[in-house]
Order: sequence, then structure tokens, then C-alpha cells
Amino acid sequence: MADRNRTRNRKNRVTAKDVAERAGVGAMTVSRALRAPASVSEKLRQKIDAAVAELGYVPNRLAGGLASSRTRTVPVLVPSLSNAVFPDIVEGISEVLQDRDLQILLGNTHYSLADEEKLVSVYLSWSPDAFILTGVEHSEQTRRMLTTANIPVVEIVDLADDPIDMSVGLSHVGAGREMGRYLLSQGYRRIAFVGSQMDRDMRSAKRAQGLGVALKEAGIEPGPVVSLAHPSTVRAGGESVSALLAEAPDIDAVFFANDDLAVGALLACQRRGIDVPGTLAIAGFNGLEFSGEVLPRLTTVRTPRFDIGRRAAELIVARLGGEEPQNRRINMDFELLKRESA
Amino acid sequence: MADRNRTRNRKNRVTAKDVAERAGVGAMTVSRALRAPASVSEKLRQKIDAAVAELGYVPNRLAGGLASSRTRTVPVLVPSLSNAVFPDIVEGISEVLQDRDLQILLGNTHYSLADEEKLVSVYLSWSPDAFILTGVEHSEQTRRMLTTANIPVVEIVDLADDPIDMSVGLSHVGAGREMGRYLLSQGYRRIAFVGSQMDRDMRSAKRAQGLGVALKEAGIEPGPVVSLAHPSTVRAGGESVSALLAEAPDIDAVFFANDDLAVGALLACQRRGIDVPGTLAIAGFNGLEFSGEVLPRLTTVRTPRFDIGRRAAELIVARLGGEEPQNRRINMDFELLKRESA
DNA sequence: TCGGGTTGCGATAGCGCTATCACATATGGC
DNA sequence: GCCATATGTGATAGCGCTATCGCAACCCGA
Repeated sequence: MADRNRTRNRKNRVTAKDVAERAGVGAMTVSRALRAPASVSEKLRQKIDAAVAELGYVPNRLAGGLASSRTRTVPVLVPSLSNAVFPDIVEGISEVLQDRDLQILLGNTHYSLADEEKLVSVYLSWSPDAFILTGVEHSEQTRRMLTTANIPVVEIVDLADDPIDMSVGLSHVGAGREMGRYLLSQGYRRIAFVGSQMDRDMRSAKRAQGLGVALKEAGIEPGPVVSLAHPSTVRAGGESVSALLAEAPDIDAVFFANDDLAVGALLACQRRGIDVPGTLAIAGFNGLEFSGEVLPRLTTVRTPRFDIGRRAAELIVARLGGEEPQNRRINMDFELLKRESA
Repeated sequence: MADRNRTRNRKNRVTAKDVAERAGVGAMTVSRALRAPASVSEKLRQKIDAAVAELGYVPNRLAGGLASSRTRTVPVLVPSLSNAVFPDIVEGISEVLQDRDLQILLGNTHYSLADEEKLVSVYLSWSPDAFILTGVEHSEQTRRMLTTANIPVVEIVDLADDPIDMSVGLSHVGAGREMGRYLLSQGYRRIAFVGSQMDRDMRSAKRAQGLGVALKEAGIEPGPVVSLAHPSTVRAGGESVSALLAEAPDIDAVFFANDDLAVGALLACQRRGIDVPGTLAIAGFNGLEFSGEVLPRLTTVRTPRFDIGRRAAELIVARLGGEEPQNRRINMDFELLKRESA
């Protein structure tokens, strides 16, 4: 009864000091042996490694981070995980960072700048070594915090005119415009755009804007632009078709903000016997794998998601290595996949 | 030239001491005002809040965590992010934890127990308040580390016979068996199973096992069981159909380990003019949203992904609040969705 | 053999916070 | 009006690690 809570509720963790005693060296040498093995003599290193293994020592990163103000962590903020786009990007980042022993901290902003701001604040309080966030629109406070933090910051997916620090992405207006031109070249004239939450998903809004530019350049009347209230899903895409056709029966093509919506629409047309592209042409965005599996295959824009992640991570690694990047703004290519749906 | 590196490369962070001086109180009171506002008088609290706002103070969580050995973080380890199943689970966890100001640290094990072990080690070095990991198979070392850590641990998705601590999931053998029985009841007799990486994805393997049990109970010869080398994708599902039909042309049904593969197969059949379910019946697993959008709609098993996440998080919250759970092992229901593809 | 450089190691002093306790003031019962 | 209890606040001492510097021990050319 006497010893309850004796240990301050703290597990009797093995510390570097324990390892040091076991190996008959100083604590500092243990620290060095683990972080920079080359700076410790072969003999001591072996003793230390043995002691580490025997005791099952795991360094306390909180203490290490506090002492060095480097934690080898990189927060990555994405607006969604249900959209397959972002896991691909994260995979790209991860592949580069894990070799460098840098740890990703993944955060989901749900397309909210307020959530983003909060996550930035929380993650900065962990003294990260760098920061990756999606998009180029951020709150004033978010920009200020990241600037002040004085670490490498990469804004991804979209292309920043005035990056906080660095930026890797593509022009969504440009991509939308290119799709618009293509649809026009195929003879479509009443072209609608359907996206989700376009008040918050600025990239979708920019694709719509790009379509508008193409139409204007060709002197064609803009079609309806619909922003669904809920996140993009296959089902939502399907449902949007009925609504759209009811409202604007004369449209001959729909450009969807992403492949999920577009495939949903395609499948809905299939169920309802609407000929695609004969009666209604359908185009998507992102070039997700399954866009090539449906019948007719989906015309879409392939975005280099994995490579965006890689490049962003490489910029960070270079910067942490002391290099000054030539280009703080990397414009990634996209590719129009001309297939059968439009 | 004299002051280069003067600041030890450390940003001149605002500390609690700065806030304390500004507010004319002790540092300890600042700490209290932020963590337990009720324990500080109204007057000082206001002064402190004002000082915090003016200086833009953000507490250093490394220091706080080191001092208190509580960090309000909960690592969540999942085997994949590209499978829509896991984002759903994470969303469920997140919804419960974010209200409690608990931060998720998301890790991807890529279905590797070795990666899992490494991630457990890394995340434990951050002194998390609890731990969530997928599946019930873990390395000896993983189990030991988590046991020693002496924090709430929840194993999710699968159902542990002997949980490390707690478990929320469903019986994959049971679900596979139920699907098997259903397929038999529909008259199918040559039933194949197709999964991915079933040497590592034990849940898929268990579903296959469940199918085997059902067949055995009915005295029916087991069909081919195929484990694809690459992760589950829609495309891989489509490709598997050709291979399967070439090898075992007499099969009349395929039970896929997940909806991605099954939908891929369905679409492939559509492209190749194979009648589903007439020539080949197809069943999936998980009940993802798009399984109900394809034609014919996919027969599958709905798993309560979101609720698994919620329940797991609730167990943790209860435990952190000092409650002792009645049940350390929560068996979640699944539902067979009998649709048109099988 | 010697001096100057190199190398390897350990003692010390924080990093910024919180647990703990001591102390000052407020509160209430009689 | 007194003492006992409750309440609020601050000083102190770490949490476990790493930056820094000083000191041995070693190296090498002259």
C-alpha cells in the first residue's frame, strides 16, 4: 500500500544514463554513439550497442528534441484522406523522407483554413524540422507562424505565385483550360462543370475557372457551374447527373472536378441508359487508376501526385542539408488523357 | 560577424516566462492558466490570456511532455492509406479524439510487421498517451514494447483472442464463412477466392479461411485461392479475372478479399462481355460506397469502419479518464449486402 | 625527443515546461 | 475575534537529452 504512485505514474524508463553505466562510459558518449556512430571508437560503440540491446533502450525524443530543437519530424497537412490523390502524395513524400530518418506527421484539414491554422499551431509546437501543406491559400496567421518558424516550408499541389518558402504543384487554371479546349475541339458546346465544396476547395474552383477561360477564348457561352455541398464521392457524382440534366437538359458535356465524381456520373449514366459520350460527354480530373477501367474509359487529366510528393520532400532534404534551392517554385507537368468518355 | 550563430540556431521563441513577465505573474501560473483555467483566478487569467495573445505564445510541447510525461498524442497505425477502409476508420477515431484535444499520429505499416515494430518504437519514444494499431498479429517485440509502455492500447479491425490490452473488430473468418454460405445458397459450387499479399494481410487470409470452412461444412470441394503479389487495386482485380479463368475455367463464382478487387473484376467482365452473375458471380468485402454504384451492384459485406474507429477511441478516452472498461474485446457486427453480382 | 595538432571522451549547463511543496491570503465556524 | 481549513500563487527541482568546452591521450614530422 505504501508504494502506490511512487513512481509518479512514470514507467521506469531506461535512460541514456542507464546504458552509460552498463557500458561503463559517459552518458554523452551514448548519445553520440547513437546519433553519429563514426565519432565514437569502435570499442566503446560495441559496448554501447550491446548495452542498448540488453536494456532495450529507446531514446526519449521529447528530451532530445528539447535539447537540440531538432526532432526529425515533418508535418504534412492534406485536405482529405478519402480522396485517393492525397495518399499518393503522402507515399511520395514518405519514400524520400524515410530514408533520411525523417518522420511524417500527417494532418487532415478537411478543406478548412481554420482547421489548417490550428494544425499548424499544434504541429509547430512540436518543433518540426520542416513543414508541408496543401494549397496556396492560407490564413494570415498561418503564413505568419510558418514564416516565423524559420524552417523549410513547401506548399504542394497548387502552384504559389508568392510561396511562403517553396512550392511544388501545377496550374489548375491551366489544366482546366486545357481540358476546356479539348472538349471544344471535340465539338461540345454546352459544357457544365461540377465540383464539391468549391468555396473551400480552391483547386477545384480554379479548374472551373480554367474551363471558363477556354470557353471565353472560343467565344462560347459558359455552361452551368455546380458546387456540391458534400465531399466528392462516387455516389455524389451519380446523383449530380440527374440534378444537372433536370436543370439544364441541353448540356452535351460535363467536366467534373475529380475522377470520383466523374466515374460516379459515368456509372449513373450506364444505369440509366444515357449514352456516354453520345448523349453526354464526361471528363474527370486526376487520372486515378480506376478511371481507365470503366467503360467507356474516362477522359481525364493525369496529375503527377507521387512526383509532387517526391519533389517536395527532396526540396526539404536539400534545404536541411544546407543547400539553397535554385528554384523555389516547381511547376509540374500534367497530361490530358484523351479517352472514350469525351 | 561576431554574432553569427549567437542564438544557437534557435529561433527566439516566446516562452512561458516571457508571458509571465508580461502578465506580472509567475511562470507556473501561466502554465496553469493554460491547462486548467479554472484553477487560476479570473483576474490573473485575463491578464495571462492577454499576454499570450499579444506575444503569440505557443507552448513548447516537447518541454511540456518531457516534464509531465503526457503528450496528448495517440499514434494510429494502419497497413495502408490507399484502401478507403482505413481513412474511414481514422475519421471515426479522429472525431472522438479531437474533442478531447488528443492528437492522432498516423503511421502506415504497409502490411509489414517489421515496419510496424519500427513505428511502434519510434512513436513510443514520443511518450504517447495511448496507442491504436491494426490487426492482432504483431511481433514479439512489438507486444513487449506496448505492454511495457503501460498505456491504453487498442487493436482494431480484427478481433483479438488475447488482446495486448483492448480490441475492437470483427471476425473475418466468420464474415468469410457467412459469405461462403450465401454463395452456396445461391447455387454456386466452384468458388474461387482472390486476395492480395495474403501472406501479410492476415485479415484477407482469414476471410479465405472462412470461405473454406463454409465449403467444408457443405461438403463442397474448395476452389482455387489466389494471392496477388501486389496491393489491391481496381486494375489488379480486373487482371486477376483473366488469369483465373485461364487456370480454372469451370469456376462459377469468385469471392474477392475486398471491394477494390471485386469492382475491378466486375468492370473487366463488363468490358469482356462476361455475364455477371450468369457466367461468373462476383462478391467483394467492405461495402465501400462505390460497390453500390456499379452495374450489377456488388454483393459484399459491410464492415462498420467508422464505428470501429469511434469505439476504439472511446475505449481510450474512458481509460484515460480512469474508467476500467467492462469489455476489453468488442465484437462489431457486419452485414451481408445481398445484391445483384452474386 | 619534442611541440603542435588531432582525436575521443566526459563534466557541465541548459532546453522550456510541470510536479510538488511551501507560503500567503481568503473563508468560515464558533 | 480566534484558529482551522480552503484557495491561489510562486520558488524550486527536476524530466532526459544534447551543445559546448576542456582535458587526456595519441599522432606525426622535425
